[in-house]
Amino acid sequence: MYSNNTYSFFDDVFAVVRLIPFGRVTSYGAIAAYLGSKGSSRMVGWAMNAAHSITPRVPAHRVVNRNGLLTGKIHFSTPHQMQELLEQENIIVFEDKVENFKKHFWDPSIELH
DNA sequence: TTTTTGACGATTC
DNA sequence: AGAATCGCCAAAA
Repeated sequence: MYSNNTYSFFDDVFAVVRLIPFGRVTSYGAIAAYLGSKGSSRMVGWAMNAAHSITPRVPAHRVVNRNGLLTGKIHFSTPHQMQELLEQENIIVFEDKVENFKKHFWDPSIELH
């Protein structure tokens, strides 16, 4: 995903996150693995930190850790906004954890080519 | 250029 | 079982 020499890993991350369907979630590690660098899951999280200030908007609330835990909630405008956004997509969150995580899980390396 | 940083994940204690 | 530690690596300082 590049058009000039300003290519960055973040751009790939943003592109993938935008492909996450409504009502589905994925994990940092799954995105990193899909992008070919499995060990860069932390970078995916960091990309989300920068995702606030870019357009088109990135549905960062659909990315949780591999246990379905909303570890990134503190980085939203309010700590519970992430949960609210997920609940708007019919995803149940209990104690910062996505219920039925496996059912909502969207794996880019499976769903995408 | 070198060092620090982490919205992770796996391993070890 | 739960907490601490280790490996990972691109971007920012």
